[in-house]
Amino acid sequence: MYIDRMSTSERLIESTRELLWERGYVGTSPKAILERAGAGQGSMYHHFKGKPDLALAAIRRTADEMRATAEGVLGGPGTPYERIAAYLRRERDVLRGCPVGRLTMDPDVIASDELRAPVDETLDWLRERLAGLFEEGQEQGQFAPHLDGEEIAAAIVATVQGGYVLARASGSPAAFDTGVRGLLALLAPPSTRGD
Amino acid sequence: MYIDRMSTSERLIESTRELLWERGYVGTSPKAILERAGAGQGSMYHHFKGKPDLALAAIRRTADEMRATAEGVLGGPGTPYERIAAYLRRERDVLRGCPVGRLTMDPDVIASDELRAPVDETLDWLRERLAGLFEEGQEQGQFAPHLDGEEIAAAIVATVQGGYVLARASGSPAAFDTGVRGLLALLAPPSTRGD
DNA sequence: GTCTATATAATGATAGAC
DNA sequence: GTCTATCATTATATAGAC
Repeated sequence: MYIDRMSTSERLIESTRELLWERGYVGTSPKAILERAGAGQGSMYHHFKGKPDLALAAIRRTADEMRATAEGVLGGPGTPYERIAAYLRRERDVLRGCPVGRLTMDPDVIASDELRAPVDETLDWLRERLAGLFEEGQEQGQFAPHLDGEEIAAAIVATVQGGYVLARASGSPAAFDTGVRGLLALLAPPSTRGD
Repeated sequence: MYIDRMSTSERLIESTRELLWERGYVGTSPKAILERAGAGQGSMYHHFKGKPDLALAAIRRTADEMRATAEGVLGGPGTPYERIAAYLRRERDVLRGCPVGRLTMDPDVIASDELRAPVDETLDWLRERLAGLFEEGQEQGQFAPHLDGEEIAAAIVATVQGGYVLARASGSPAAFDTGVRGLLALLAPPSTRGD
């Protein structure tokens, strides 16, 4: 939004964010970034040391945004189950994939500890946040006490990340929703049946 | 194995399979394929129309192999729950990711119906296979009757695919296993507790 | 069937003018 | 700060000798 009113440096970061989401790190060239940002070579190498440096700024911002979005739902109103369900059902651009998770399939991102760090930290934060919320629900008797919060949290995040894979493979968001419904059915307290 | 004893065409396909797994389609250049296969430009363009044609042969073979591996476990001995658990727990090169699923994050693969087809068909087959197996377990009273086989199957496949994402983000296979344990705990018939 | 040349465009970066 | 050269390398493919 209003990308034309941003500073050159901002336009470079925003253009990089879009391209990383669409094409990943390996598939994104400086040239494509510059074209989208409406900037020349000089600007990019003035503000950033190179492609990895610019990508790091873009990834950090995307990761921060994803965390804020998740917290918006997970920290919202409702019981723990309701908030987990709201997180799983929240509207997503499913066919575009997860702008953070998709980076884990990028060989150059995984090869760089610096580029991987924000991805790791974000998914790790998400798992811990969900684990805490699940344990809260357990204390309230909403979930079976024999379940492990960290395990359930990992299963939840994995279902979301894998849901993107299924959706993109089939070319339709349906598979994502189907998997989410399956997980929610397994998680649902008996009292919420037919929810 | 014995890649040096294969025909040139075979070596090209096998080298492409390895590189697609390691670096994806966008990150794999004909040059890298040729170097790994020990072949010249001419050989590749003699046997294949170009990069997409060679990649299609490689993807098809990888997809077939993955299906055979999955069927080996899902069609094996044991109750439906045991076979699903065996599938989820089977040994994997977790940090390398899924050679089929990772292709869904490749923009050029998703943009091509031809390249996407084997990926889609394989994951679709897997979901149907798991759904049938789950329903078999339901008939035997192993799983709750209110659960939907297709939904559970999608959640299972998504957990595996997303498990790779978590593992690669953290640089350790642990997160994959944690998610799988979480899902199995949710699926487990009461009689298998402590399994 | 395989090889080496050759071709055109893109990649990722640097130099230096303005 | 931004721009336009310029550069060495790689990507993807064709041509044609052997």
